[in-house]
Amino acid sequence: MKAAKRKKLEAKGWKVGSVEDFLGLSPEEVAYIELKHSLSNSLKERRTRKKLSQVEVAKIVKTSQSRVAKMEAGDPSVSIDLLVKSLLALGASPKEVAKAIA
Amino acid sequence: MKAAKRKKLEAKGWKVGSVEDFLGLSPEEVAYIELKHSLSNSLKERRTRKKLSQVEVAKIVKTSQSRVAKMEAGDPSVSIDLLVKSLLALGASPKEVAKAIA
DNA sequence: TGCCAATATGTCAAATATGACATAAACTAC
DNA sequence: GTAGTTTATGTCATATTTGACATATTGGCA
Repeated sequence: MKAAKRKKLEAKGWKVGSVEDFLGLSPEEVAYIELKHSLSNSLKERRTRKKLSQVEVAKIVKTSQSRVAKMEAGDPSVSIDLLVKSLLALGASPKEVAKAIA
Repeated sequence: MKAAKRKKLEAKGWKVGSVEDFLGLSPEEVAYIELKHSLSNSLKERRTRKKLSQVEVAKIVKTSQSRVAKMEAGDPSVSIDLLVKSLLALGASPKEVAKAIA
């Protein structure tokens, strides 16, 4: 990887070394990423199923469209907390959140 | 509730009005609290099952004993993020995290 | 009782997440 | 094409979370 690209990715919050050497990720790092990815997908699925725009979801969740986009993209700047709160705000039950994770 | 007690609780991060009027909590607030409580319990159970002290868990999770205590107590200052990361660090799989939530 | 390990509580500076905003890019329909 | 809508990306001041520390409280046990 070229230094410039690495720098750009690191600026975005990714741990470049560990992503590049994917097989070298600790099991819990992998698990954390997977878990977050599952929640992101679940959120996007819920939104599209309801035929809502990101702007509409942002209103419901009391955040901004850009943050909704980042949530769905699994951006490293968004926490599991926010993903879970958003799912709940969209009407998901804890059981459904659990289902999304597993 | 006396003003002094209310103030103390609010200083700790609790929304006093909504806790006091428990039945008036929005469903998603209730769900969020339940979910967090489930994770707290799961964490404590894992720790005690392994016969670890909070200090030992703190080492594993790379945090402090006081934060572990707060996690187990479901303190409002701890995020779902930290609870999940801690569970994963203690060897839980995403599936097991999901089971804890549901 | 006193001693010791474990757990709980309070505080705070530093780290991280957040909403908001601007703006860019992608998509549709005309 | 281009006008309108949706989604993505970048940035930043503010808010929240964090680890660490001190200290208090609890729970045995000799």
